[in-house]
Amino acid sequence: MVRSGKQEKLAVKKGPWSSDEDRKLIAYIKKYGIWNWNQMPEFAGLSRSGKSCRLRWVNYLRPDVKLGNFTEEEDQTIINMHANLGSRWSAIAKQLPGRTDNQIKNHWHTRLKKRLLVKTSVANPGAKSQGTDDGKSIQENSPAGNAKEPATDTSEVSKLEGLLHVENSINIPPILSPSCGHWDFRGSTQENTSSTEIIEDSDQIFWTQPFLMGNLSMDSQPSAYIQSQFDPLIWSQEPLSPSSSFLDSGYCDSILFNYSEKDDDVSFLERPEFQF
DNA sequence: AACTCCTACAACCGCAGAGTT
DNA sequence: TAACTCTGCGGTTGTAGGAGT
Repeated sequence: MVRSGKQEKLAVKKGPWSSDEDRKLIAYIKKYGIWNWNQMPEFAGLSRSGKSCRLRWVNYLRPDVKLGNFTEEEDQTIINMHANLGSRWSAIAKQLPGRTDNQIKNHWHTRLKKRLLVKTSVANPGAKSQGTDDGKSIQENSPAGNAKEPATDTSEVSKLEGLLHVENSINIPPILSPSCGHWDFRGSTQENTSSTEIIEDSDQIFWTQPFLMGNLSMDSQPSAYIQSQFDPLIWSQEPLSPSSSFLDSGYCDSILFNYSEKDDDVSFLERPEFQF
């Protein structure tokens, strides 16, 4: 594809996102949807790479992202699915509405793997707990252990994990659709939605992206279902070329205003007046 | 109080695959 | 079919903050 050679790279900012950057990204996406991650930062007034914007949105700002501690049930699901699928985090994330692959990956590496290893050593007292990347357990069992240079015998880890392959598992629904974390615009969060409901819903709505708006730029015809979720005015807007700054929009101003009120809390976006 | 160590998680990087021309 | 862009994925790194000494 021949794309506009608009890849001139301004100084791209890296590192943690500021609340101001978050506000800009949220406001822009709420207004125009997702149409092109690479060009979006420029229109949104962000000195970030498209990749960075996407990551920030997908892993943190997206309204259906569930922040906070993992439940025991979620932990079990991750453990079970990891035993079956390995480190296919995106596939695992599809079974955990509201959780992102990045969250799950981090959670696995920082907590679940350790928990598994502890359980294993309890169940198999003979098994040495070396060969983990768990600095703490290494130290506990080997005073000379160096947490900064954890053992990296992943095959040993895999063996141990295999031991735990779970027979009492909760049911793992089949992966029926790539509808990871679709955004329920009707206002209810996925926390209130069972896996079954999600799968059924996914079959109907077919989308694979949390933001349908982005598909507009691909000449896709919105389904009746999707259309019913949006204000026709929004649908009729041209998402590709925001001719004026989004900051001129009263709509976005109100988003920014409310966001300021709440500092980093974006939960206000769930309020009815901010639903499309 | 000051320092070091450790944990948890946000963010980055490189790569692969899909889509478009 | 080649060339190019965009997106998504998995591995890895950086760092803030808490715990321990």
